[in-house]
Amino acid sequence: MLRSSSQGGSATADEIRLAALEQFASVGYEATTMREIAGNVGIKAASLYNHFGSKEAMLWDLTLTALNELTAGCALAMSRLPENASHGDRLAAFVSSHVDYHARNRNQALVVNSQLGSLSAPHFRRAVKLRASYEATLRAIVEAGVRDGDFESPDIRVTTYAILQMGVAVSTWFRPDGQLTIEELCAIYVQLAAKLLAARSGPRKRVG
Amino acid sequence: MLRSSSQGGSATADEIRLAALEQFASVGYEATTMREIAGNVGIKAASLYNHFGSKEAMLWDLTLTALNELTAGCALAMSRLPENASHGDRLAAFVSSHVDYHARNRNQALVVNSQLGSLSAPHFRRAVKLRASYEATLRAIVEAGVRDGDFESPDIRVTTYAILQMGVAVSTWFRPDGQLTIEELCAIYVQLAAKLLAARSGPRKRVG
DNA sequence: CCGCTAGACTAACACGCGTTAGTTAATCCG
DNA sequence: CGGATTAACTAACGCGTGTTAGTCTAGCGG
Repeated sequence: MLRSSSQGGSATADEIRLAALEQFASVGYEATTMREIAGNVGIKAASLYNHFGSKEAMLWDLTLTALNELTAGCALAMSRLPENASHGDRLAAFVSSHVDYHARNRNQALVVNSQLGSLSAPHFRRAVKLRASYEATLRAIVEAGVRDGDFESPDIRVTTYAILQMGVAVSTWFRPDGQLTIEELCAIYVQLAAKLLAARSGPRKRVG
Repeated sequence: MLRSSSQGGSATADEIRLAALEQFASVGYEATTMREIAGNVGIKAASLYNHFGSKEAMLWDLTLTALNELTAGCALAMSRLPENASHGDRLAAFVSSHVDYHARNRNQALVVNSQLGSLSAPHFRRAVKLRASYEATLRAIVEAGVRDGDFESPDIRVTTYAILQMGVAVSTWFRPDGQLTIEELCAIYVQLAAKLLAARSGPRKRVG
């Protein structure tokens, strides 16, 4: 029986995804064994192969889903903006969706941000491309704001990375039972990003 | 240069450190084999044990050295400040030394920031403690500045993490043969950190 | 000049890894 | 009802891992 490369959508497959994700996020892909994943699902290692073609296929499945959800969330946030939204509004929408994702999906974020190197070369390339296009979204917002004088930055590329990275870090320390709600967290990062890009004279009035 | 461990100080030991560091940083501790490290040094795997007691001992040696150098660099920068340095000066000194280290020692930084989990439990705890005390240095600077009204922040802890993390990210993308010199890079991050903490009214005049 | 040590070597061990093969029990569809 | 399919199982394979044991040799101190 040929094993298809498109993976299953059964309940067991989802349990496997969950178990693999937790293990990959907490100890890393290389340190995770198929027997551990299977054990946390309540089955034997060989049974995993009824749902995924290989260990790497699990990582790829999780990576792709995570990257797709991240960019989808971002696209949704941008699409909800009014036509005449300011650069500051666009920045706030992006940062809020970025931080929201990294707070709600900590394990997915951890995998995407530190296990990509364990993917096969073709999968790795695809993942890097997806991430680059996501990053380009923010960079475009920053560039437009700087061009119109609403933002000011000593270096656009570096500032873009800084904003992305401070949001990514949320996945390493945020705990949902801590002192901050996700809404508060997003609001804080929106303020931080706005300050990072603040122009001396404040944002220009729109002449729409 | 700090020699951190009870392990050897011979030239071969240093070659091993270098090879292990590169491999740990680029593919991760778990994915690195003793035979690879040995091969990159030009010896056989068994010979590594003339210099290090185990694979984990190598990781610990590298981790401890990196953390010690990072905090030593920070301490040196702070000690060079004049007695009456402003909060902004202290922040700039910290950020500059932080970014400088992460640009100059990218592999060490990568290991410290994503391979700690492969340490034995006692070593892991010591590493986390060291890193926490380093982070506390920055938090103290931020707290003092906020208390005196020189800084303004929606959340001190989050802002501290943000500053640390945007500097840490330098180790993932900076290339010394790129467009930015390390001095320029440090200057950019000093500006970014200052903007992140800028008070609406600007820093107060000192009444020394 | 000789013995000792440092540090390289070869050989091998025990173990755990991802994965495959083959089997069996339950479930679905005609 | 009955054949096909799904998904679990046991058993095992081949390989690579970190590590140890034991050996050999170059170089240094007495």
